[in-house]
This record gives sequence, structure tokens and C-alpha cells, in this order.
Amino acid sequence: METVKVSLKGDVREFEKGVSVAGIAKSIGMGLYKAACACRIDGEVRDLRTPVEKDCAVEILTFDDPDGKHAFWHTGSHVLAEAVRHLYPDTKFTIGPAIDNGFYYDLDSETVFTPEILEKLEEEMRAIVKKDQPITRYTLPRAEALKKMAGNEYKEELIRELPADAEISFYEQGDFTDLCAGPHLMSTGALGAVKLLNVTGAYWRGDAKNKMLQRVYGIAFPKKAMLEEYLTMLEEAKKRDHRKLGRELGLFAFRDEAPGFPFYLPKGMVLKNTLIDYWREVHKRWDYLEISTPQIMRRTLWETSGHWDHYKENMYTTVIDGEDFAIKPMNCPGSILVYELEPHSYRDLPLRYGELGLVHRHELSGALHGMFRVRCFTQDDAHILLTKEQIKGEVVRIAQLFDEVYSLFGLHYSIELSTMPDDHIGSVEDWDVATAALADAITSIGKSYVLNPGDGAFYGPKLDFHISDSLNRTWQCGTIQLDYQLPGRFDLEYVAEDNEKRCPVMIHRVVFGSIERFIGILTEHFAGAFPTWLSPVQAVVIPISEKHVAYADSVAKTLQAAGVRVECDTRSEKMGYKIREAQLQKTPYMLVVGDKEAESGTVSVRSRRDGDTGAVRIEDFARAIREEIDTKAL
RNA sequence: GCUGUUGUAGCUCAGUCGGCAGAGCACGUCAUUGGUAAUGACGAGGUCGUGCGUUCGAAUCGCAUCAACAGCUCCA
Repeated sequence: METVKVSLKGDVREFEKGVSVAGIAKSIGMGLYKAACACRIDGEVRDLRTPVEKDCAVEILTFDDPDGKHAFWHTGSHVLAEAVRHLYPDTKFTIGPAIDNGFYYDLDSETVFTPEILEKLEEEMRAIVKKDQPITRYTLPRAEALKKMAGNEYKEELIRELPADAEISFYEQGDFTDLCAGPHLMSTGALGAVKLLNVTGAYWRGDAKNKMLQRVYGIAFPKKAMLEEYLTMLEEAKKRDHRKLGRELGLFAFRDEAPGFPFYLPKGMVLKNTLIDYWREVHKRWDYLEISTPQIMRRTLWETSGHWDHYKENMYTTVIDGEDFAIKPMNCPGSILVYELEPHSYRDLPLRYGELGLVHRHELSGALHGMFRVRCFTQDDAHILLTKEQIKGEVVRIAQLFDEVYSLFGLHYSIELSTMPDDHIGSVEDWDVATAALADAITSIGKSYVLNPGDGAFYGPKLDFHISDSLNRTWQCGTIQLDYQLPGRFDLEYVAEDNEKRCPVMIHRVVFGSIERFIGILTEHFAGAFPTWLSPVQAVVIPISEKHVAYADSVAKTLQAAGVRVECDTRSEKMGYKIREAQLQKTPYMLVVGDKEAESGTVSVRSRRDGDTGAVRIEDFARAIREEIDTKAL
């Protein structure tokens, strides 16, 4: 008998050559076999059915491993497809992958998959899981694969894209067969608890020109309790939703009269202004010069910049004295006009123009999403003009500034490098150099990035800084965009050391992204309980009865004088009622004052986080909260 | 923009088969003056998103439209 040596977590065991990984798992124990979802052979994720033909290291992946989960959910999508096949046999299957949180299947069907139908499908899925059907894998050469999928133009298209000589793999369970690369579980019974979440539209191959399919989303777990825990987590996440909190906390609002255009309420305005104060402090320290450019500028400007050709769909336009003007969707051309006002020397570079620019963009109605995606927003923009030699150093400097800002809020971010899109201006060579410069700068400071091919701006590649919301969806906040095009289009110049005139490079960058999106992110990140320095109301004084109103007022005045945003709740309600309300408003400190406090010149401090923390002298409280605000403590 | 879903009081939501529009919270008045998450009584508040239609009669059925939500596409 020929054997192979298999290393399992450092433990080397011998098996018959050609043994499947499933067989190996079984030999270790039925528990592991049942929990196994996929495996890694010499570091590569594979199917449990893979025969082991040579000595190697094998790792059995369960649901606890991300790749194990992936296989688990991928099988979930096949079970969904089988259920659809049983109940709606005319449906054409397209693609059905696992995603970060579950799986989906894109279906082409005359039937509209309503929530009621999803329930029926879910029932059918449970029946399939209960039957514990074995899942088998086999391969076919292209011609036979095409024959097998005849009549399904989607699968045929996918098969034709594979190499002509490829052995094309299929997975089969019950009466359902799917073209699929795997890996998959060994049988449908392992799926445990399944749930279909919703149905949405999705274009075939992600192209809006193609037919829109129906995408059914689902999730599955090995145990029912895990599914319930997940659904509870989703409910909890909804409570952090900035749209809900924004209303409850009186921060911002939307009206039908202005879809996508936010209204800031008094408390939201305090938050916004506090962020802006902080932004000014940081940018002054990092040598930025603040400017402000007009809201509406002549069409010819946007023609020169290229926006009129490449961004017109998103621009609001108007006519002044019979001439076309555009409401700015971006701030860069304005900054360029400022740069042009006077000649510049290489000694002035990098020249950093900062601008809190209010921009308007006609976003598609379906894309609007609370403060995350609006049609009118303030970018904390900056345009930096510099020489090619200065690029790397400046990008490093910007990335450091970003890190300082995000760290202050305790935000985690991921970086994406977006490269040249189809619709672009400038030569491929320029794009290559610029893209490499960005990549180089990020790696040089020990950060890593994910490549996002073809997603750059039309004028240059960019580094995007993504931050997650309460549901783990990521939103682009910061961006650093390198631009070799605009300065040339405007014939910008600087006088170099050798007295020659040269054209500078431009960097566009935002840290918050937009104040609106950042406020949305912060609201969800803190679940509305902003750090004291950002809280619209930092402390509320609560007199126990009307007798104590005068003292409460004096406490409020003392704190006001110390620069604390304080309110005094003098309504004739019981203390418990006022505390409850202040707590629900996530006010950092509640200062309860009654006879004892009035006599001793103290306040009884209740923190929203730690509850009643006892009485302190008013001056001491003022000093402590001042310190907390000044250090911008989390 | 596309696909699906949802619009009833400021908020959260009931409203059965087409037959007088409902609750809790919030709001107002009055009483209560209190010690760390909701005091009590009374009161006011809605053209049921909007328009057109079907019907003796529409919150309820149909069509259109607006907005929101989930996702796709797009994007800070």
C-alpha cells in the first residue's frame, strides 16, 4: 500500500495515498468530521473531497475559520437554489456565492420573490437540510459542461470564459446540479439553521446595462442558537443606526421637500462646529492655509477642468445673464484659480490650500443613504501643489495626519488603492508613475492596502480610507488623490531652482471625507454617546425640587463660565424622570443638586457610563470636565 | 436610475371582510416638591404620503406619483 505523510497541526500521520481530506478528518474523530467545512492543503483552501496524493500539511477548517464559513455559506446558497428549483422550476440560476455575512443567489425568474415566497423557500430549505443529502463533485470537459447547462445562457457564458481545456467542476445534491468551483460541505445536513433575509435587484455581472436579476440573501449557522444570536445582533445594530439616532438626539433630519439634502438641528450644529474647530486646529498645525471658493462658477471653468465632459451627469447647473454656470461638485478648480492669482516659486511648495467646501452633486435617488450619502455636503478638502519629487514625502505626511485624526476617535480604517478607470484623462505612463508613488508611500510607513482596480477618479489614482458603520458596511471617508492632469489643463506654473517654469502636481485629499458622512460614522461608532468634547450638551444640572433651582442656576453659570456646554433642567418633574431623559439623550454628566449640595457647594455627579459617582465641589467638577474636554478624551 | 418592500398623530405602532380614526410615549393644563432610568388626573393632536379612479361608501381595492428602507449601479 502506497502511503502519504500528512502533517496535521505539526502531528505527522500516515494515510493511504489518495485518501480524501474528509477521510482524514473522519479518522481523527467523527466530531471533527461533522464540523469540517473545508480544508487547507499546504496553505491552499480546498474541498474536503480532495484526494491527498503526496506528503503535505493539512488543516481542517470548521465554521470558526473564515474559509470554513465561506464553504458553509456557499453550500447554503446551493440549498437555496435547490429549494427554488423545487418550487419554481422555471427559474434560471446565475451565480450564488458566499459573502462576508452569509450568501446569496442571483436568479432570473418570472416569479417575483416576495417575502411570503421567501418563507416558503426557507421551509423547503429546512426540508432539504433535514434530508441530509450527500453533496457530490465531478468534472466535465467544456463540451459536455455546455451540454449539461444547455438552455441557461448565464451558465453557458461562464463556462465559455473558462480555458478551453479546463476540467469544469460541478456539485450535485438531490436533484440539483450546479456549475461551481467549490469548496462545499459533504452533505446538506451540516447546514443546521438557515434564514432568508431579503430579496433585492442585482444586475447580471454587475453591469447596469445588463438584465436585472433577483438576488435572494440568506444566512446559515451550524446551530439554531447561533442564528438567533446573529439576528439579535442585527437588531442591536439597528439601534445604532445614525438615521435613527440623528432624530432621537436632535442632530439632523431629512424632509421630503429636499431629498438627500440634510437639515442640521441645533445639537447637530454644535457637533458639526466642534468638528470643524478641531479640523482647523489640526490643519493649522500641519501647515495648511485655509481658503474658501465660490459656490457657482462659469461653465468654461468646468470645461477646462474636464468636469463638464466627465462629471456633467452629477452637476447642478444654472443660467446667469444668459450664460451657463455650474454649482460646484468639487472644490479643486476653485483652488486652482486661487493658485493662479500670483506667480509661485519652488520655495513655496508644497503649497497646501485647505477648504471646507460645500459641494452639490446629483446622486442617483436610489443611492441616497442618511448622512452617508447626500446630495449636498461639506468636504474637508485640501489641494496641495507640489513638485514630483515631493510626492512621496507629502503622501506620507498626509497619511500620518489621517492616522492622527482617526486615532483620536478610536476609528479603525482600511486603505484601498484605486487605479485607472476606463473613463480617464492623461497618459497611461503618468498613471503608472502616480499609482506607484501612492503604493510606495503607504508601504513605506508600514501600512498595507487592498487594490481596487479601475476605481480611480478620472484625473488620477487614489488611496481611499474606509471606515465601517454599525452593520460593518464600509464607507470611504479619507481619500488621497494624485493628479497630474488638472495643473496641466490650467497651465499652472512654478519657477524652479534653475529658473525654468515647470508645472506642479496636485494632490486632492479629505480626512473626514465629508462632515456629513463623518458625523454619520461617529454617531454609529459611539452609538450616539459622543466623547464629552463632542457632545452637544456636556452636562445637565438637575435640581431635586423647585427650592433648588436657584442653586442649580448658579452651578450652570459656573460651568458656562468654564466653557462647558451645560443645561439646567428646571421643569417640575421628578428627578428620576429628568435623569432618565438625560441618560437617553446620552448626556455625559448629570449633576444632581439638592439641599446637601446647596449647603456644601457641591454637585452629585452621575456619569452616563458609571452612574452615581458621588458629590464633588463644583470647582473640582469644572476642572475635571475641562480637562476631559481639552484632552479630547474618549 | 434599476429591482423589491414600506408610508396611519411629533415618535413607535394597532386598525379583521370596504361601513363614524385607535393605543402607548411625547406635547398642553392642573395638582404633586421629590435623592439617581418614567408621579397622577384631565386635555389637545390625524384630509390615513400625494393625485386620479372603482364603489352608495376607500386608511382598506386599482393606477400613477413622491419619499423612505434593503440591495445593484454609482460615490465623499
